[in-house]
Amino acid sequence: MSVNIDVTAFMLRCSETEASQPSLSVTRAWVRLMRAQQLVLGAIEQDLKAADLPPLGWYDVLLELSRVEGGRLRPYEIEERTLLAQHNLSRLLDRMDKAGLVQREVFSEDGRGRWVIITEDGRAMQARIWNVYAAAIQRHLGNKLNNGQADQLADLLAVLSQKS
Amino acid sequence: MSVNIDVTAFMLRCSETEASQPSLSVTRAWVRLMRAQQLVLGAIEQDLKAADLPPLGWYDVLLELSRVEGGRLRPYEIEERTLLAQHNLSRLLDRMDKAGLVQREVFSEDGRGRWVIITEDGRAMQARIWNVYAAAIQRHLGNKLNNGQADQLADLLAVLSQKS
DNA sequence: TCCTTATAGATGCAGGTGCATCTATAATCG
DNA sequence: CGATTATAGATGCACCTGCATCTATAAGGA
Repeated sequence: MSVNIDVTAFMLRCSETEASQPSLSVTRAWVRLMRAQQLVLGAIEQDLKAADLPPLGWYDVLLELSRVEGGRLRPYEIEERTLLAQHNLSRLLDRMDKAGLVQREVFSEDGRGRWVIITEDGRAMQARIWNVYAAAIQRHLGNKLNNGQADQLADLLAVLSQKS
Repeated sequence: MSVNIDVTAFMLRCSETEASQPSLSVTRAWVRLMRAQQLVLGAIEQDLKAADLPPLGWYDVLLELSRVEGGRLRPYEIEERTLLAQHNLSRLLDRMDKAGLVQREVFSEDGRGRWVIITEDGRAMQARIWNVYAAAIQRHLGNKLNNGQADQLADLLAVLSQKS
């Protein structure tokens, strides 16, 4: 998944057909997006692991649950908010349930549905993770970008995330 | 791994301690980095899969091998160039070997070492993948960013990849 | 030389992920 | 109402990844 940085010019020379060629600038942006995300995510996950905390996916779920009224959501609602795949979330919830961070309850208005409810332990874990996570974000991004650069980066990335 | 976009302000209110807090701008940049990378990578991998091509990790290895003199590298050289983990690369090479895209040979100058050599099939595959990959990069990034924006984005991401 | 330490690469195991499919319930439409 | 279709969520399987460890070879130091 990594992709080398100085590789883009070479990549562009490889193609047989000339159709749909991305520019050198675009290709370089793509390669660097992959590389930066991999490096920063890896560094942040290392910080979490060093503090004996679960991986980031757990945090996403805990955060979504902790910020809604009642601390409960349907699985498909978590899915929409986090972009986790359905089957994937289902098993993540198994693990979080087993760890005592959430519990599942039947959803009486629709026999197919479930509630996922954050526990007190889950709320405590969300806070513990955030303390480490926040410091990691500051270390691996905040120390390298000023606020103006961060805003600029966020704006450019937002363009990429738009449906086309 | 996803992380919600509109979540950053809430995240910032969660912390108990005030130490090492990232700014809202930095936190938002981080969340959008994760989201954009996930969406674009997912879209590109879908395009490859739709064309019955192997995942991007294979391409990285084929590209590194195809661009060096003699089409051969030591595993640890591929490792450095691609950021693939050692154990991970070892098994990726198993699969690529089995698929006939590379072959391994003993490295006579150091009994511990191996050569990894790209085959003709491997070179052909590299070219086939690039045709699809290039079109996917153009579709998912090039159609959304002009060259100036792409350069700006690449520069900001390069800052993040620097060792601190 | 022998002993210790470092390096290249492979592998067993546990856990994570995608894909397809399954079950159960609900909604729709004749 | 009954038959079809859609939706919520779970699960079996294959593959992939991280981690620790293992083997083999090389290098360095007493």
